[in-house]
Amino acid sequence: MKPTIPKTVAHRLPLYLRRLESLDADGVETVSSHDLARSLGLKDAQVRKDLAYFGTFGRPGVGYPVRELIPKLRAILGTDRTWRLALVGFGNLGHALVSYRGFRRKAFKIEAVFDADLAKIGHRAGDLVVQDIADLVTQVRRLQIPLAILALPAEAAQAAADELVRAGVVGILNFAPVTLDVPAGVAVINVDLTVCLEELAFHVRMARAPASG
Amino acid sequence: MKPTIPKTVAHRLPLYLRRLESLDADGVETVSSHDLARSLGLKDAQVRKDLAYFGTFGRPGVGYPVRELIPKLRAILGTDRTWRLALVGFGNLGHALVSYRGFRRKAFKIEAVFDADLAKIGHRAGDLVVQDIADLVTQVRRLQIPLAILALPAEAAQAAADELVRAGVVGILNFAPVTLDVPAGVAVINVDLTVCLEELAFHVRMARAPASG
DNA sequence: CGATGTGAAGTATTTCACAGCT
DNA sequence: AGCTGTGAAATACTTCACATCG
Repeated sequence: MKPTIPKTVAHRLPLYLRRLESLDADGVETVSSHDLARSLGLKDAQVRKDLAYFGTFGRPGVGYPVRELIPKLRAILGTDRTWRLALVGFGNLGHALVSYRGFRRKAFKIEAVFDADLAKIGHRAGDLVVQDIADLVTQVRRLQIPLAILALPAEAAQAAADELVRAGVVGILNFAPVTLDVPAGVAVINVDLTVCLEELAFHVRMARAPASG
Repeated sequence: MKPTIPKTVAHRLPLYLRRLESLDADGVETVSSHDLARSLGLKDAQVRKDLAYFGTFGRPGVGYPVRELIPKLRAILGTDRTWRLALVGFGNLGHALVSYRGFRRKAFKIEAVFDADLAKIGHRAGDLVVQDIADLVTQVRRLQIPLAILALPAEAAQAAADELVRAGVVGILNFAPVTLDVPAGVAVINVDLTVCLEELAFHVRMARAPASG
C-alpha cells in the first residue's frame, strides 16, 4: 500500500508547506499542482505524487485546499508539535541562531545553549544562559531534549555529537564542517557554508564551460 | 567522452575536498576510495566514479595521492581562485557570515555589504561598511562581483535577487525562505534553516513510525 | 595482491499520459 | 473543461563486478 517514500520528498515537503503558508497569507484558497510546482521550479506530477504518498488531499477539477492542507503537512512533517532544541556552540553562528525569528510557528524552540569557552559560559543567550559543555549530557538528558544544533568548530564537533547521542538526542542539524559518525537511528542534516559556496562556484563554472575540464 | 555529470556530484566534490584537506593536515599521503568513502558515508565505487568524471587521479594498488588531488579538486570546483561576494542583508545571520572564518583558504571573500535598514547603513561590518541597498546595482556592477549571499527576510528577497541579477551576479547563496525566480544562467543554492529543521523532524518521525501516517 | 577505472546491472526517482472525479 | 491520482515508461543515479595496472 505504501511504496517506500523517496528520500528527496523529505526535502520538498517543507517547501510545499512554506509556499502554502505564503499562499494562505495572501488569501489564496486553492492551488493546483501545476501552480504549486511552477512556483517551486518543479513539475506538476511530482507535486501530486509527493503528496499522494501521504493521502488524498486534492479535488479533481479544483486543486488543493490551501488552508486545509497546511495542518496536514505539519502533521506529516511532525511540526504540529513543538520540538525543543539544544544549541551547542555559541560563536557567531550560534548567536545568530538564538535570535533567529524564522523558526516557523514556534515549531522549533532552543531550550539550552552550551559552549566550551569559559569566557562565554554564564552569558545571556536570548532568554537563556550559556552553559558549560561539560554539563551537556546531564542537562540534555534531564530536559529530554530530542534535537540539537551543532555550531562548533570542526575539531570539537564529533566529540560533542557523541555526547549528544549519549544524552538521548535523535536528530542533529550540523553546521560543523565534518561528516559526523552517529549510530543508526540518529538523523543528521548537514549544512556547511563553505560546501554550499563551493557547490555554487562549481555550478557557475559549469554554466560557463560546460564541456571542458 | 564526457558523460553528463550527475547533479549530485556537485554536492559530493566539496565533501571530498574537505576530507582530503583534513587528511593532508594529518600528514596522510594516500587514501583509498574505500577509506574516503567510509569516512563520508558513501560507497567506494561512487567515489571512484565521481572523480573519474574529471580525470584519472588514482593509482591502482595504492589509492589517491592526497596532496596532489587537493589542487585538482580545487580547480574542478573553481576555487583555485578567489571569488568575491556581496552580502545582502546585515541582520543576525548576515552579521555571523561576515565574521565567519570558515570560508576555506580565502576562496570566498565578502567585498560589499548591503542592507535596507537606515539604522544599519554606515555601520562597520568587519572591515567593510554597510551600504544602502539602493546602491546595490551600481556598486556590485562597478566592482564586478560575481556571487552574492542573500540573507534578507522573505518579503525583500525576490526584489533583491532581481537587482543582483541586473548587476551581473551569476550565483546566489540564498538564505531567505523563498524560492527565487532567476533567469537561466544564474545559479542558486538554497539554505533555509527552518526547512532543514523540518526535514530533520520528518526523518526523526519516520525513524520512529516508519509505516504509519 | 590491492586498488583503480568502468561497462553492465540494478535501483531510485522523475515524467508521461490518461482514466476518472467535480 | 480542469485537475487529481497513478500505473507505466523514461531517465537518472548508484552499485556491482571485473579486467587491468602498479
